[in-house]
Amino acid sequence: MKENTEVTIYDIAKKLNLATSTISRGLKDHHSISKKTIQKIKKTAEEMGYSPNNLAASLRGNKMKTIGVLIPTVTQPFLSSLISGIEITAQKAGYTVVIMQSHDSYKEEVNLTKSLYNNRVSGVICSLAMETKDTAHFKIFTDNNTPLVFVDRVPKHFETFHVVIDNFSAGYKATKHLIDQGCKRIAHITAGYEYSIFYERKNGYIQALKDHGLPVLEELIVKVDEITYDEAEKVSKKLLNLKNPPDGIFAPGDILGVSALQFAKKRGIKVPEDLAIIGFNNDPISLIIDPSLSTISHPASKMGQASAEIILKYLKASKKNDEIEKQITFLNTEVLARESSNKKQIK
Amino acid sequence: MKENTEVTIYDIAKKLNLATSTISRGLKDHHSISKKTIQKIKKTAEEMGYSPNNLAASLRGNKMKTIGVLIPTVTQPFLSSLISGIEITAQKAGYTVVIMQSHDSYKEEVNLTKSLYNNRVSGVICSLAMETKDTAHFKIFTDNNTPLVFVDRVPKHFETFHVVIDNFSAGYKATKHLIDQGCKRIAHITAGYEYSIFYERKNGYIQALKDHGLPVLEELIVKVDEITYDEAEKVSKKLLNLKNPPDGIFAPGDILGVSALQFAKKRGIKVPEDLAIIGFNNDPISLIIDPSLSTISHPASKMGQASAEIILKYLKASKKNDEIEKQITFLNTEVLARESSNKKQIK
DNA sequence: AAACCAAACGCAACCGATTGTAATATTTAT
DNA sequence: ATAAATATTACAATCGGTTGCGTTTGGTTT
Repeated sequence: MKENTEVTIYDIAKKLNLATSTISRGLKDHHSISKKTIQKIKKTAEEMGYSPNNLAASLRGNKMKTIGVLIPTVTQPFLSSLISGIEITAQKAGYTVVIMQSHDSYKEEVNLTKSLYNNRVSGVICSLAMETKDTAHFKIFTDNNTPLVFVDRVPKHFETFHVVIDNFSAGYKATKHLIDQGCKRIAHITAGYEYSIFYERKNGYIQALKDHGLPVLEELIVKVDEITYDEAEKVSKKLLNLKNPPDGIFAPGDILGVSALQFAKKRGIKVPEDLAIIGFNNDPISLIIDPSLSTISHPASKMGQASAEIILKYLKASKKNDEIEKQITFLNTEVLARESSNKKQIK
Repeated sequence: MKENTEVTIYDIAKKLNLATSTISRGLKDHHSISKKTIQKIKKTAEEMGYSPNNLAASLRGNKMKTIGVLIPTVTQPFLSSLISGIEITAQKAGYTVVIMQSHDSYKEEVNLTKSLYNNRVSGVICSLAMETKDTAHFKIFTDNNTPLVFVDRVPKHFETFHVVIDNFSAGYKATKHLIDQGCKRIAHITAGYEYSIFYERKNGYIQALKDHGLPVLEELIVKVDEITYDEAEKVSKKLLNLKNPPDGIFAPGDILGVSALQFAKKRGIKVPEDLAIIGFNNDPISLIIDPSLSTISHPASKMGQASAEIILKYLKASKKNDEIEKQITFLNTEVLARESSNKKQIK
């Protein structure tokens, strides 16, 4: 089709008999260019159909105005909300967001960190893949002064920024909520490996039981290999087939909670009368299911915004050679009490 | 922290006493470099901790290996699945995906097209904002030989690639399904403006009624301003308050369908016995709600993959100066009959 | 009117890799 | 052994802006 249609600052410079440096500065209101000249430059730029080439501009600073986001998948409600929050914040600051999905694979994650680095993104926001235990592949960012924020699924030992909720206390709150409703035998579904967010939620659950004089029973703690409806149904069956079945379930994810709830309904077990259930995340499905699923709020969009803001702040400070201390940002969660755990009122 | 840690091909060249051009070619197995040299180059590159700078590499071709995705929001299940499909396909081909959200605003969409262009993305995939009627802002891509794919929400008149479902026939199928179940007074919820996907679905609905000897009644066609539960509840109320209420509803989106279903339940109207409902999209909520919502499948991930493949194919052909004809790709939909419309079996 | 100063603009190196073409080295053919 | 052919590698321009520093211009001060 058309060739060489591209208008560059050289073209503008030629037309106005000015140096390219003047054009470049004029275009961005540099103080050393007179207002008259600036106006003239902008006008002709407009007329000639000039559009800036971010690629070329970034080459000098060796960084694109881009934030890389590396997450397991975009299709989970929590993660798509996270992205949304990141994107909104980034967009306001003139940054672009690139998305990469690890599909919970360690190997893919390793490759994608390389891609992100090769693309010279300005900063990286990551929620770890399920499989990931070793996080050495992220050193490339911290070694090169690229701000790195871990969000939600964070590594245990990595000196960088973290944006999280307090999973221990959230697990504690969820469990306590069930206890408050009168549950005595509260089961828990867990997932992942040691030090994961699920691990902490489980610890919160255990602590809550202990604090309220309830025994911690191995048979009431079951583990899923994947967060899927099928897996959750399997373990729900296991739990409800117990000769002494639980009267409450704390599921650390709404998919797990919904699945348990559906299975209980199928079995004719009354929720919440015979079995109270609380999930986690406040996914859309938690409000759709009948009875509605009590859950723990998980401020996805806010976490995304907070993460992006940290990146932006870091980059700003970095320009002035300021240092910003690596820190953990905690966001709040709360119990969203709904029908699936509402024992008292019904009595 | 560390400064100038960056290893470039210059550093490798110096170390090996070779020219940068040799390094550049060696790194990508160019045939004119001997195997020995290639090995040597790769080895030292590895040792020196070299990592390619895509930014610099892209400057010459004036294009990043990046696909821009411009959509209303990432949080709708359909759209996050779309992204997922795009990302998977892009990743395999070594392309990166940048996401931008228009939030259904025409103005934002216009700005974001500029951003995408300024970033010199290789191709663009877009699902239009609700507000968008004029699509002149996309000409910048076609004018500059950047492949542009419109997906799902596409403009009526724009010579480029389209990836869609046949909304007319999907609307027809949905309506016919309700007719087949014995519905005589089928209502329809519509949205958006003329020529939108909703417009076509409505036309399919109308045609189905006509073909089966049913009257098209104005009072049974209601319109929402936004696709939200609240809006949908309002119009559902309107419909069910009719002195002669409908016995079926075709909602062109699962949020609308679920909302109608919930409202009917609240009113004590039996679904599907007294009111059959079918939605659209096959969102996760359609399976969670009780009774489960019949719906129309909408192959989001496949549409994403198809869109990305078109971009990749175009770019490949473009290198060889081949032309690819602009075309519309239709993907299939089908009726997913579930409980909310299962009148016959229950009788 | 000489000296001085700030404002406005130009020069040219630079960012890191790519690539057409020229130059040199190595093999093969005669 | 010498010319011809082929395999390797080097040179240098290029992509489009950015930026430190030097130069020019015009006005002020004494």
